[in-house]
Amino acid sequence: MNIGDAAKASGVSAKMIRYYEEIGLIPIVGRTASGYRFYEPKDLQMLRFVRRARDLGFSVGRIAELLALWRDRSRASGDVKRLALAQVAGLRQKIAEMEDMARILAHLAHACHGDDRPDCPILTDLESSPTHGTPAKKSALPPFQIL
Amino acid sequence: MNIGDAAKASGVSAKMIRYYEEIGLIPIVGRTASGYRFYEPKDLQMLRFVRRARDLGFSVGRIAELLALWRDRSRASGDVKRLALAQVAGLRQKIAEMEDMARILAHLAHACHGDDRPDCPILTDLESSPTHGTPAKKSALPPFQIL
DNA sequence: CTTGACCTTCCCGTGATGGGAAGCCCACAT
DNA sequence: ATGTGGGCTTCCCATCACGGGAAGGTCAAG
Repeated sequence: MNIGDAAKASGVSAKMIRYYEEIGLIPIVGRTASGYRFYEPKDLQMLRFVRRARDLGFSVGRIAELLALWRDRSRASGDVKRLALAQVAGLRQKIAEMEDMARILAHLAHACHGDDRPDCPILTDLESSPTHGTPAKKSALPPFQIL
Repeated sequence: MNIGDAAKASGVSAKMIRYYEEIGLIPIVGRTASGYRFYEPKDLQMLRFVRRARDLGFSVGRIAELLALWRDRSRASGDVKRLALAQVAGLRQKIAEMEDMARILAHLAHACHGDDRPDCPILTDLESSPTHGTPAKKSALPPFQIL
């Protein structure tokens, strides 16, 4: 199976598969005589694992940890659970920050008549408000995957 | 007022102020004889505007639009409101995606006993699930500011 | 044998910063 | 006057997870 087919079958683009191989997230696969990468069914399963983990918002670094646990048949499920819960916590933190933004903005927009007149509480807020409640500082947690 | 003081007073780092000037988000300020940037109170107000807009998650491009409206005394408040509501919609979309991720992960983690045994439904899911419901594709909306 | 679809590597760009180096400049203390 | 320590300047590099595209080799079908 060539990289294109592996990409289609796994949902990971060929570009990404090469990138993951380059950064060491996935092992180096075999090559044909002409230099084409060749994928086995087990490689496909791993690619799907990676794809799925990315869909759940894990960073590449975290996926590396997950893959290590996956391969380790003597892993402790507690380690996996810890990673998952940390990811949930990170997601919830980002969600909370964005909800704050959305709430404030929706409130301001609600107060704006939104017609041809120039008066606008949104601009007034941006202009004067030094910072509403929280300084919207970069979240304490390390930056992690968004999409 | 030098750039360092402007940074402290506005909450925008000196690095960022230079960057914003370079990309044209903010106008080029005056310089002293020795080449130091010099900030007036009105520049400070604009920097605070930018800072506040970023705190609400607006991308630099959107902030440029907001600034243009801010400076235009004959603006229509409807234009401002549209930008704000679009931002709210973008935020809510991202929030929904992340809530999906968090929900799925929390569910999987809940089903994992999290002890020293290797069995783990989280890994089982990542391994087998081709893609739960939505393919978690990159959101239709253009990528925009997260933090 | 040609054509078109694949594959390869390599380099550049994204967005919004932070880090750091090399080199001026300024104010204040000695 | 001279040092010293901080602040300013520009410039380049790194981040993170990719996508685009160029230049060139390969493969399979017609």
